[in-house]
Amino acid sequence: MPKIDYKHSAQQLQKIGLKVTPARLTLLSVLQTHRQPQTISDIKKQLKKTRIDLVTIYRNVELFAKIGIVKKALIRDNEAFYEYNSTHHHHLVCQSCGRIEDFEGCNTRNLIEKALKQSQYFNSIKEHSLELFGLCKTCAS
Amino acid sequence: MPKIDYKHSAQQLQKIGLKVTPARLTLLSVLQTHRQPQTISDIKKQLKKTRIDLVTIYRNVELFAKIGIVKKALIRDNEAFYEYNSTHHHHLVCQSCGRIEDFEGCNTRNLIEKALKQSQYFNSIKEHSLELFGLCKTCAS
DNA sequence: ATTCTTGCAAACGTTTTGCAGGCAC
DNA sequence: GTGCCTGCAAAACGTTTGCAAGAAT
Repeated sequence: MPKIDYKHSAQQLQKIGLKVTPARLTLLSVLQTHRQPQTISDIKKQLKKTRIDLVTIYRNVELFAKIGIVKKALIRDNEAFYEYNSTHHHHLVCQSCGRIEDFEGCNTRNLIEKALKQSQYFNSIKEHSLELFGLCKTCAS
Repeated sequence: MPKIDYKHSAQQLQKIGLKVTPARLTLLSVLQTHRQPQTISDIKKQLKKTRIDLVTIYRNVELFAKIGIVKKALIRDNEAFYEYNSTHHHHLVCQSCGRIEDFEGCNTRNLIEKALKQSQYFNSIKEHSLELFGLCKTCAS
């Protein structure tokens, strides 16, 4: 569990020109604590005790994503996953229970260069999504 | 434009034990013609002239995906993309206009091995999704 | 004749929008 | 005080389900 640094979050918001509100600080703390990709309803569950509305979560998390504080992960085709944007990494995802594990140190540079060399319509790539799907050990046995 | 071989599609369906219906043959022809990942509503547009219901498209395309005739692609977090399952490849996706280009010959074997070596919870991977996002030349200029 | 498939209507879950009141600055 | 944020209500959107009629085998 990483420590929550509200002061840092507040500064981060101020720097961007966003108002520092309780909802935003709470949201950032949730995203920082659970460093795994979470759906909006995952986040909502953790905010049961608060008065923070679902719509406020949607608006702010999407805002954070636009700014880059948060990253979207393409894990399912019917629900958005958001995670705090720390070091670049990808995920292993269990197709049965949904468990997500990070993996780092993946080098996609060569791959992307190769793709661009082949490409007719693109000459640069800004982001990429790489997700590995399988069964986790528990579900496999 | 690949030629549509209805006879082959019919045989494909029969082999699996699915009934050969006009809706299914038409759907397969749409998927085979446009070999790019398409949303359900993309497909629906191409079937405007027919009496094929949206629900029939959902049910059959999902069925095809389960069987493996069709593959899902994780291109957006709010809509499913389906494409005819031919050779293994990935996509370059324009973040502005949505244009999709295929790229082949990507070797992810090492990458996946590396991920599994690191992993605590997984010892095999069945599928993976790799999508590259950027601006196509038209949108970039 | 039997079973599977379809279309229609309705429900469902996620996400977006409009608006008035409230809070940060 | 001004402008941005929030909560509430309602709508929009993609997708799924139930059911009766129809088509494929």
